[in-house]
Amino acid sequence: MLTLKQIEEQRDFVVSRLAVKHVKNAEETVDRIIELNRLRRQMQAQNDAVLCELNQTSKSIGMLLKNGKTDEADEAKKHTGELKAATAELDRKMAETAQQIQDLLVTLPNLPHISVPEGYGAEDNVVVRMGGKMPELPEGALPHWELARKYDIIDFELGVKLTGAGFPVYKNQGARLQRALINFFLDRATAAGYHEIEPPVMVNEQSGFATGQLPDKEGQMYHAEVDNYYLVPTAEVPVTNIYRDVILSAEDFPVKMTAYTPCFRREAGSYGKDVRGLNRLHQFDKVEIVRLEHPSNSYQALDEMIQHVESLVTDLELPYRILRLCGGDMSFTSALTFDFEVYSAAQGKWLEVSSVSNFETFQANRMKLRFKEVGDKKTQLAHTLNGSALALPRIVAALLENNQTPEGIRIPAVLQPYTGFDIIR
RNA sequence: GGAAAGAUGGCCGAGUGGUCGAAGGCGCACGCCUGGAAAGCGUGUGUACCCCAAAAGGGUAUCAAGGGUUCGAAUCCCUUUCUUUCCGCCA
Repeated sequence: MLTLKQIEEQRDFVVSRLAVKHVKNAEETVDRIIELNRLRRQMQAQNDAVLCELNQTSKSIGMLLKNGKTDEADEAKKHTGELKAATAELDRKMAETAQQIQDLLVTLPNLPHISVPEGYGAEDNVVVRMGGKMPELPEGALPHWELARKYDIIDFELGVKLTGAGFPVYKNQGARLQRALINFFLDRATAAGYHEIEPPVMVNEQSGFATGQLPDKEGQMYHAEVDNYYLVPTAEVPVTNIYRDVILSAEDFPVKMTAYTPCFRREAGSYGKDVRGLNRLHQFDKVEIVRLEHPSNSYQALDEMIQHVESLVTDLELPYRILRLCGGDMSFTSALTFDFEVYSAAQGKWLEVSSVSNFETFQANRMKLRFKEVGDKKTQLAHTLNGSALALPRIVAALLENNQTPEGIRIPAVLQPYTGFDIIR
């Protein structure tokens, strides 16, 4: 959520940055917010004055009664009746105005960083760099969903029986590969200084709001309605929310956390060949890295996170590219996002395996995550960042396809200590 | 799921209708004292919003959350959430 302070103090800047994300009616919304907040301010000043008089009158009534001056007390009581009516009306209007402001505020996405390129969709993203070697596949190379069946390592149909489409069952060496990847990613993250967390995989409404999934992506999360809990779409939600309503000291930075969780996404509206096999699932495994940073250091931190993710795909020997997302393709909450894609040779396309973002104060404002400079009394909003390091399914898809040989599927050297085998056959 | 007791500042803890503008303690910060430190003494110590150009200063709210009673609520009433203990169930 953008702050009222920024909207008021940098109105033109806010409007022009929102245009990069192609926000509809941004200028009208911003101006309406500014006007409503001006009204709210006025009303509060009035109401505070009324309450002040009410408090003083009540106190004097106490004194009058103590001194037996009942008549004067009754007179004063009449006056408080008027004051109470006035404050009730102001309270009502203020609550209404505050709600209007809030309703408008949550429709505005984060401002894109100055380096975010213009654009409307995926085709306008900018390739920052590429790495790894493109594989040369043998004759008759198969897509991963056929390899999965051939080696009996992932069973999509069985998942349909147990749950539904998009809930695959990993079996045998496939199950072991999942566990290996999770451990490999967690070990690498902790080696890089991230503290390991195992969070709940269901969160309450407040947590969903704080990181920006609610109300914007209401329909994308599985909702356990009886208890009003949501299945996490990413570990980002519970892990970042650890610091909801927390005031840190500047010397607490950086806060670095990592977590493995299964992730649950309804993916309403997805269909077609993009959802084949592991390309898009309702449940998948992911290791996430999350950082809380001092605003002066958050872009340095973003670079470090990108380097971390890059080292993972490099060590997995996968061909990859890094994209700087354009305004139109960025998420609601992000100020700057880099996507990692690995090349899926048998499908002949790039698959997104990681998204690394700086949210600046957008999430922090929603969750009231603040800090103080040492020796300073003022609180400021912290910056939050997160990135996948990494999401498993598409990594697995690429590993299976790119490493297929007539003898079986070769496991990258770095994973072998984790899998306990060097080939899937 | 049933029963009971609870929820007060960073922490402990007092407070059953008006001097609560929340006692006292711990912690923390600063100062005094000291050769230095400890102890001791003194002062200060939450958050949010509003007024003020700013600072100083002032106002309002905040005792789990929301609503109610009252001129006045941490205190009384209602609802919700959570915690603890006992019972039940249980990986």
